[in-house]
Amino acid sequence: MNSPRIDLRAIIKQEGLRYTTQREAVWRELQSSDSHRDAESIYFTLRGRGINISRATVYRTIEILVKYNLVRKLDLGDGRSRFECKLGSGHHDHLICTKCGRIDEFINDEVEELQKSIAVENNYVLSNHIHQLFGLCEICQNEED
Amino acid sequence: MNSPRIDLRAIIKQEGLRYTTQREAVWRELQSSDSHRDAESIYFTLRGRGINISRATVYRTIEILVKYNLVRKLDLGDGRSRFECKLGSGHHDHLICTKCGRIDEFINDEVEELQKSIAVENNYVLSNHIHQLFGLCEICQNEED
DNA sequence: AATTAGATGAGATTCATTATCATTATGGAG
DNA sequence: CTCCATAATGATAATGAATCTCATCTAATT
Repeated sequence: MNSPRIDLRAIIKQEGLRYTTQREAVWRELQSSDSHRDAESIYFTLRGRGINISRATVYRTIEILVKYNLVRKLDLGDGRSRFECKLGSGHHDHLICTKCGRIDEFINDEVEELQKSIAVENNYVLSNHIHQLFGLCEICQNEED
Repeated sequence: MNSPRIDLRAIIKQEGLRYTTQREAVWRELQSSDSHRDAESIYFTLRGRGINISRATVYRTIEILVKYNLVRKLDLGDGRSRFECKLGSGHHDHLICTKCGRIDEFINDEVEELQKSIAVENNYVLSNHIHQLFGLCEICQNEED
């Protein structure tokens, strides 16, 4: 439940990079909020908060966070990448409502095991996977149109 | 194994659409070849074959084929959509080699059942899913770099 | 063959993301 | 604390896939 404390500054510096207010801000923004954020939303939120940052830096920072495994990049198939902080939640996949865009998370160990079997059967060495279920969430099922 | 014959002309006309050489060409191209084609590749192949067609028409035709369930659209997460003819193969998901781009197909009924359970548990009514396993194929595992 | 509405082609447009490059600022050295 | 090399940033141009626009063309019915 409680996230392990991550000292971004330490990681950043250990890698010979510089700890900037922009990097700190993006990381903080991704840690707060309900996750599943796109770059534009992070950009506008930070700007609206008076932080001086550019779109380019948002993308560049996210790239670093993904590289150091602090953030997961999601492709929901709508052209915009989403990002979620990996702290506080183990591996999971997603249920996506095709109507309202709601995103729920699920974990299923059996599926994870089957994926491994499938990889073995096909002589693949897996590095990662995408597993997303699309449909209508409970709320949207009960609405008319 | 043997694909059911699909008379695109009949489907097209039944829908009040017009059967054009461009639509026929795109459909033929998707039926031949190893599938998993992107729009640009279809465009260039047809052009190289002397068929007069534009990118816009390639996209428009594929959209129709997807709509009438003749073609499946794949999102491999690299920004380019791929398309595969649905004839001759039932539902399947994909194994993708992150090194050489090879795409293999797999079917796993247990996973399909688990997906249904996950949907029920989360009160979703599923419409479709994306399930892709990324890793190194057998050939790429045995190469040095 | 005439007709008309659907289809096409060329190019403009959009949108997310990446690249460019001059300017700024981090953080170690002195 | 100041200097300084150079990493990082910001503004904007560029890219690439996909879509839109609209004048022109053509399928297919009359």
